This record gives sequence, structure tokens and C-alpha cells, in this order.
Amino acid sequence: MPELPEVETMRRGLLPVLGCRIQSAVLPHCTKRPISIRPAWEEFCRRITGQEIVRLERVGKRVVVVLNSEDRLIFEPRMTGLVLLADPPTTEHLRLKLELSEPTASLMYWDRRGLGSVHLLSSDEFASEFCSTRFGPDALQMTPDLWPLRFGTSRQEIKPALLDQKRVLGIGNLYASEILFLAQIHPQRQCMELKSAEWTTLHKATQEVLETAILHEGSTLSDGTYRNALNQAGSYQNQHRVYDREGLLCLRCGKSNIQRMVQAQRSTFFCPTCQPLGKKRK
DNA sequence: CATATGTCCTGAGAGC
DNA sequence: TGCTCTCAGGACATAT
Repeated sequence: MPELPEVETMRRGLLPVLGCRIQSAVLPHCTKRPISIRPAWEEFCRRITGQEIVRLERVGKRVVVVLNSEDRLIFEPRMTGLVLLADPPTTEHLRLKLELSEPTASLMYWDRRGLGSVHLLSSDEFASEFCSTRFGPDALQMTPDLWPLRFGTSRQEIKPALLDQKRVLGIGNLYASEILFLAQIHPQRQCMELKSAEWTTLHKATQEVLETAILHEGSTLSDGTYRNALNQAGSYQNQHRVYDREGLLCLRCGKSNIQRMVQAQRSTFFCPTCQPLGKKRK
């Protein structure tokens, strides 16, 4: 579930390892199939050993560790991945451990479901893999005028469109519902029919929700999976207005109950009063 | 090109 | 109690 706020929280939590050198990489024996690590293990180790961590960046929902060779170590947590400096939630599902020059320090990748990956790319590979034709601008780098340009001609419904990383980077299923609620836009509204003022509202709601979520260090849902780099829970789940609140009274209008529906095989939560669909379509 | 669907994975929880 | 089934949703491959 890590989306932009959770991944940004991971990145900030890793800042203490700036300037550290990677002394060795360890592949803890995993009972199940190992996660995707690129390139092959021998080359991976050779290229990261002795390297200094010079920058910590984020591309959408990925953490990017920049080495002094300009190689990029990219952690993609997908559903249950964590990048940790503290001990992981369980010793099981620890997928990769990097011993650092700082005594007793290590940088770990833990992933219960194992859908995530760790990839080492040269700066050229990084530039072509994360070019602007494959990915949209980061959600926090969006400007009001970009919304109609990147979404405005699409026939898609707005909620699934928000999840499309080619349009904008970093928004996932949880924050899409929260953003649309704050903007008071129905998740099934077609992108094409949204008016200029609504794009402006959506832009502001996006910034507001993501920035506030970062301040609260992201959302740790009831399964408790998401943790920051020190294995601590976030607190934005206490600020959720619609996500996982099906049947509960809307906090804004106090009239309707929050509803859940499925769009593109994903749950969407919304308030039918605060987010009107307008004249019936379909 | 744009959009839709299927796939991977584990563990929690429901239902019998 | 213990089994089976469903579901959660990141990104990508494949289909239309």
C-alpha cells in the first residue's frame, strides 16, 4: 500500500545513512521465492560494495538511493515492502540487508508478500527507465494547469485515472479516495466532463491531502504492515475521511453514510451527498 | 494510441 | 477446531 506519503516518509527516515559506505550485501535465506533483484547477485554486490550513499530521492512510489558511482539503487515496495534502518517486523520476509560503514548500522528491505523489487541501475538506465514518456510528473510537482492537459481529454472515470502513473506519479488507491472526497468530486465523473474550476479544486485537494499525510508519516492500516524506517507506525489513518469507513456517517455533512464501490477492481470510498454525480450517466 | 483485464504474492478474516 | 475461500492493491504483461 505504500503510496507517495509513505514512500516519502521512508526516504526521510533513511537520511541518517547519507555519507555511509556500503560494506557488504547479504541475501537472508528466504523460505519462499526471492524477490526481484537486478542485476544478477554477483554483479549487484560488486557494483554496490564500497559505494558511498550520496543522495536519497523519491520517484513516485519508489525510493532511490544514489551512490557515488552515480548508480541508483531503487526500492519499489509495491504492497508490503519496507525500507528499514531498525529491525524489521519479523525476521521472516527479510529480503535484503546492506551492511553500512557506520558501526551496527544496516539498511534492510523487508517484504511480507514479496511483490516488490530492488533494482540497481546505471544513471543512463535510470534516465531512460524513468523518462517523462513513461511516467507523469510527481503529484507534489503538479501545477494547476497540468491537470486539464494530462487528464482533460480522457474518457476514463477520474478515480481510476488518478491511479495511472503515466498521468501523475504517486497517487494510489487510498489517497485517490481521500483526495476526491476533499475536492467533493464523485469518483465516477468522467475526466472529459470536469470543468476548469474543478481541476483547480482537485489540484489543491491533492496537495493538501498528500502534504498532511506526510506530516503524519503516512497511513498504517489495520493490518499494521506499513512502518517508517524505524519500524514505527504512521498516524494519518486517524485522519481518513472516507477510506475504509464504509457505513460510517460522513464527517463533513453528517447526513449520508460513506459508501464503497468497485472501480477497475479496486475499492473506492465516497460520500454520495458531498460528492454528487450530477445528472445520471451510463 | 487508449483503455481494460489478468497476474503475482501472503496472511487475515469469514463461513461452514 | 480446522479447513477452504475471498480479499487487499502496487505495476506490468497482454488483450481489445
